[in-house]
Amino acid sequence: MQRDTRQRRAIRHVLQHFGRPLTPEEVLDHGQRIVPSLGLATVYRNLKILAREGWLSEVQLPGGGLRYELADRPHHHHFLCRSCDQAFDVHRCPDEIEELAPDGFEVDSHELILFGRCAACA
Amino acid sequence: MQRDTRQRRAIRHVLQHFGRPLTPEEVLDHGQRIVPSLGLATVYRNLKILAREGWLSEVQLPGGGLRYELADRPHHHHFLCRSCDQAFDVHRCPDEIEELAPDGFEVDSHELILFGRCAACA
DNA sequence: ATATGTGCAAACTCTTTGCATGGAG
DNA sequence: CTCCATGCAAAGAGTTTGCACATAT
Repeated sequence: MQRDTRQRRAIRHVLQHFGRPLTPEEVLDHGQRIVPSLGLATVYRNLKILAREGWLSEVQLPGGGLRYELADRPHHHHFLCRSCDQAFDVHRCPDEIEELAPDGFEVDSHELILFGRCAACA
Repeated sequence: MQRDTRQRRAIRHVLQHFGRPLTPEEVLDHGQRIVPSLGLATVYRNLKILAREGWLSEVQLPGGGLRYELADRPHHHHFLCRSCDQAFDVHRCPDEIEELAPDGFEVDSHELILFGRCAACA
């Protein structure tokens, strides 16, 4: 059974507050403003738990580890800023995308990532 | 100045032989069939050098480190098999893709990844 | 002969795990 | 009062670097 701790509340709050995929490091930084003693291992454990429960989804963008975002969002893709390394949502998607695979390949999902400079860095 | 060593020749051979993005580990495994003493650090160093020279390009697929493929290929994307973790080329690309970013975002490139089971694993 | 390349091992970074303590129920 | 959760520190995985020796030119 899931307990409602200050740490877990802070982690959930951070992910709800930012509407974009966050790295564990980002969650830690912002979570520590709410619960200063928050530890990195706790962040990793809770992100995994919340993802397993279906409350978060794992986003695998290039260049390292997983990022996490709220799972209740409609289908979308991501923009990754080369300057600040923040990820943003892109809410449009070309629909014929999964038809592109070679014959004999079964596609079950897809990811589309745009690279460049975000509005703040441009 | 670049020297032509057995190790570097083996690494180049492996990348030319397989027509798909390879992980350093894959390059090591196949390279050791040519030069058994080949070490992992040498593979990493040479992949970086060959990429810096423009002979290879770095492919950042989800789920860990960089993969490498020959740089002289035309624009394409990738299929990542969930079963064997091998990456394959997808030679078609929806063209309006970079128009999808929100206003104020400058897109300089994009990556499109299809996930599923490859022809051999399906 | 000279300087780049190699192989090993140690260092680093990111993530996970073990264990004693803390706190929700 | 019980157990799950936390924080720390140690352990793992993947990648990079320092150094002495090997080797291409």
